[in-house]
Amino acid sequence: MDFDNSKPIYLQIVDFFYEKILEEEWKPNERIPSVREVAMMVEVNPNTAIRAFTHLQELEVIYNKRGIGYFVAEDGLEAVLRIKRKAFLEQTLPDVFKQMNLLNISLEALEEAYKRMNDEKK
Amino acid sequence: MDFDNSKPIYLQIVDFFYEKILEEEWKPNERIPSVREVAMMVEVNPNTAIRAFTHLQELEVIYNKRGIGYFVAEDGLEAVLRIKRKAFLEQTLPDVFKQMNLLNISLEALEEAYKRMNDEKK
Amino acid sequence: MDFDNSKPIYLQIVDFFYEKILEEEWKPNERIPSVREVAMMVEVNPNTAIRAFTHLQELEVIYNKRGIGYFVAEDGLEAVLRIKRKAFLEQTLPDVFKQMNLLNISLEALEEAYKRMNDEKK
Amino acid sequence: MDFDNSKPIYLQIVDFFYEKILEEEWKPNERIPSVREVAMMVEVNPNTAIRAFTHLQELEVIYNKRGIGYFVAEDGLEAVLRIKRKAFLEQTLPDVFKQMNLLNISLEALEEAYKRMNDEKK
DNA sequence: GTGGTCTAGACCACC
DNA sequence: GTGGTCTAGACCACA
Repeated sequence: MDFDNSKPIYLQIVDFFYEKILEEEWKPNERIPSVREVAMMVEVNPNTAIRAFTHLQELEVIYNKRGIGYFVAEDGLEAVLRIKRKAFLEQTLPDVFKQMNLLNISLEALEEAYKRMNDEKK
Repeated sequence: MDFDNSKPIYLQIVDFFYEKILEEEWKPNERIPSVREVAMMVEVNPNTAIRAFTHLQELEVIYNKRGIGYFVAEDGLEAVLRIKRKAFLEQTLPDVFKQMNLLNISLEALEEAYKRMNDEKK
Repeated sequence: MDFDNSKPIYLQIVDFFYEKILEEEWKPNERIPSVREVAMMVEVNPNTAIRAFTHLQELEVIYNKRGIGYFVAEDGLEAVLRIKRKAFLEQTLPDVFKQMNLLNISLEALEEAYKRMNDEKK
Repeated sequence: MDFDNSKPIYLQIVDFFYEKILEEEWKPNERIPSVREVAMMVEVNPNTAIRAFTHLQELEVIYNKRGIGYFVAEDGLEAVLRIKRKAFLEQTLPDVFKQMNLLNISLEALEEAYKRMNDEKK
């Protein structure tokens, strides 16, 4: 995993977890890799990995069974959707629109970019 | 001015400058407020204001006349447009589109939000 | 049995045993359920159940007959009363009183809560 | 400061902060000692102190001004009262009452202990 | 000066 | 085996 300098590593691990859950690769009540496994997987110190786990536990996205490991919460998928949607609608979008106005970028140009990106993916 | 905890204050001041220039409130070769004035205006430590000025000078958006003050660069408006457009197209947009896919938000929903926001503004 | 995350599971099993003995459901010199039975009953790893048994044996609340099982000690009820009373008077109560002072909760409020709880039970 | 082995040190620091706020030694919007000062004061590693600060910030009891320090939240006192009262009423009290019933300790005995403690204090 | 992040490594409780 | 806590020390961004 390659990290971006713009954000703490532990938050990038959190994002990585979010993706796994949103893509339903990790399902509710399923055990997720252990702290040590994640630390090795993404090549960071276990302490850094723990921060990501703890953070997600506070947000009730995952929970812990003592001595066994971490699990996706029963309503973990919903929790993630709620958190990300909120952030997207209240922070990302207003900022994007504000910039579009300032930079004189039209809605049409944006649509075009969207379609082009989707085409490239194929 | 109220600051957002997610971003360094000096960068938020930089954004404030960008807006002034993009809205052509501050025109090329015009003098802009002094470091002290800005510091008082937005209620920050002068050191923090200086960082914003220095940052913009490095990007050649503003320049300095010793003993007189800071001025918007001859091609300051173009510089800002270039910088912001690049950031928007290469970083903001791809991220937005990725999130739309993950969160199952359609292009139509986005257009709607855009129009709603523009209506509210009026 | 549902466990509280704030306390080790084996100690919660110990508390469960204390209740059985205090309520005289398990009487002195009577055989108590086996490690395996307890483990199944409360759905934990047998190792965890063993810890509870060992802990109680060290406190001389229960004793073991090899090949037969565990039994409540002759003076098991007294032992439990002694242990719990001591803990209650020396640790629980002082802490409760300290909190009452800090939180401005009067003795009367506490009495009321006590009576309300007893009423609810009926 | 002397720590108790029954609880993580960082949570004992949290409790220490709670007391300061409840006793109104630290008032809303007032700056509290820096991470390093606290670390020295209670003789722990700064990292351990940071945990306490971070924990309290998540609970919105304190907030942070970048580069300046931590401050008691505007409604920090209320937040603490809410948190502690809730814990006391929902966890401590039921447990205390349950033990009183099991140990055959009467309400009168408790009142007596309360008065005795208050007398000793004088 | 402030706090924030990260690493390395140790020790422990628990399952 | 699991996670949780703590220390020591480094480096960095920010005000």
